[in-house]
Amino acid sequence: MSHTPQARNRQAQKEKTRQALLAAALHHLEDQSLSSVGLREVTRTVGIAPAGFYRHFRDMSDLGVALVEEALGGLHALVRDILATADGPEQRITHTVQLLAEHVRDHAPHIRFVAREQHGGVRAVRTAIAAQLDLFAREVADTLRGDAASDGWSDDEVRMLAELYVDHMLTTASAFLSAAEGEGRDAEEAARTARRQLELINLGHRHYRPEGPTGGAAGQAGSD
Amino acid sequence: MSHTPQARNRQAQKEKTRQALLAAALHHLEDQSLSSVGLREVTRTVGIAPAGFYRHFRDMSDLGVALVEEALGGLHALVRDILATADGPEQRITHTVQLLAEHVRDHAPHIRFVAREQHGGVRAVRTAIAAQLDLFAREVADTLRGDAASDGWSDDEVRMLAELYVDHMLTTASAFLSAAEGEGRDAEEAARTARRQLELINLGHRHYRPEGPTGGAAGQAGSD
DNA sequence: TGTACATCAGTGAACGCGCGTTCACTGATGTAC
DNA sequence: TGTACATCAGTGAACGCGCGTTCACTGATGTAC
Repeated sequence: MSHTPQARNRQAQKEKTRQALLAAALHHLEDQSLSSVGLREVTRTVGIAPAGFYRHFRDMSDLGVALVEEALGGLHALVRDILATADGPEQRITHTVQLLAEHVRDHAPHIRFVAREQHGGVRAVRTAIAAQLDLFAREVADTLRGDAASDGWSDDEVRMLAELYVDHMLTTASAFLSAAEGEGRDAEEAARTARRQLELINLGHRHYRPEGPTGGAAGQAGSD
Repeated sequence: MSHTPQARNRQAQKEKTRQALLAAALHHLEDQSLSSVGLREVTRTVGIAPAGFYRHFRDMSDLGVALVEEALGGLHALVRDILATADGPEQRITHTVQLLAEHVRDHAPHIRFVAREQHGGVRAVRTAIAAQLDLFAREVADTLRGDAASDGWSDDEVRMLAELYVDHMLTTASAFLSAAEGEGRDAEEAARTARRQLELINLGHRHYRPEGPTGGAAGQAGSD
């Protein structure tokens, strides 16, 4: 292992090292939070000198932000998949929970990172996660707006429901993680709980009486 | 400031120092996570020598567990208060969100600590928080079981609804914290969103069709 | 009330250690001619 | 194709620093008689 492992194009080699740094950090993040994972710990795992780190990231917080992109950027596709499912509401819920369980199983370290750092000690990372979750909520809201059950709902109301779904998705992902770690209940129980909660929320969606687009104190009397 | 600040009973003085250590730790936890708050940092704030720490806690993780007790132990009273409210569902929701907002305002550092360490890097603390939240869910479930809308619900179903409420409480508390920090929306918007979500969940509660106490594949056809 | 002894919260010095950051460097890759 | 020069990812040594933990200690508080 001399200066450069193989003769190859510089940009590709640099990218490879960068990916290795991200992977090593993610590995250490499985049982520590970002603010206690050390730069030297990461470079040691990758097998480069500590100073080499600075060719790729300003500091660990910078790396953390990159990791958020990696963890949540690719999840937009999953969310769209879920939303695009047009079977009955029953199948849709089953499908959603199934996809989420698989995603958590296949990307546990990324999801754990997001769950941990969402309220973690590094502001830049918290902000990056909040921005991504806001995007998810927007996408969900855009879909919900087209739903028959949302007729007459104000933007705020659609938005609050979208957030309820996104928050529920996070809580469920977190339950799957605990299950995978042997803490808490097992994955099948977590899935059943999540499905029932989604069913209940869907019923809430169908029966909720919107206050009207002005969001004022007008509505609230109805014809149920 | 010689050996002992004032002549007083030994046990009381020790307890006072212990409280000071907890308070100092909580202070530093406002913008760091537990695993990066140092023992020396805490003793320096209190004004005792680092070695003195060990007269009170085995290590920072031990202190963290004590802090969980402090943060969530006293919240059981609040939860009971909320559940005991017997006005209409409308007032009950308003009251709940109001109490929660006040609690978060008055105990922001404790709540932030719990939100942060719920998925944080210190297992003992995560476990302690999970145990407390489980207790909350039990209490909520016990109350829900007596609710007319829960007739025919299995224990599992009551439990899943209780968890939905507890998780929602945490999410809402977290939104109030963000509001207090100037991140995210302001407290009034957060309260409005939380109220609407609770309203929607209550509607879901009223219209949810239980699968029956066996939790099997039997039920599911109904008389709506 | 007074004396002798036990307890133990807090001291302060010392330890070895790993940290993040800086710096001038090296040598393979890339480019211009 | 060959030569001269530029680029820049990664090196390795050095730095000052604050960390957690240990230890024998001190002296005020508490207790027994």
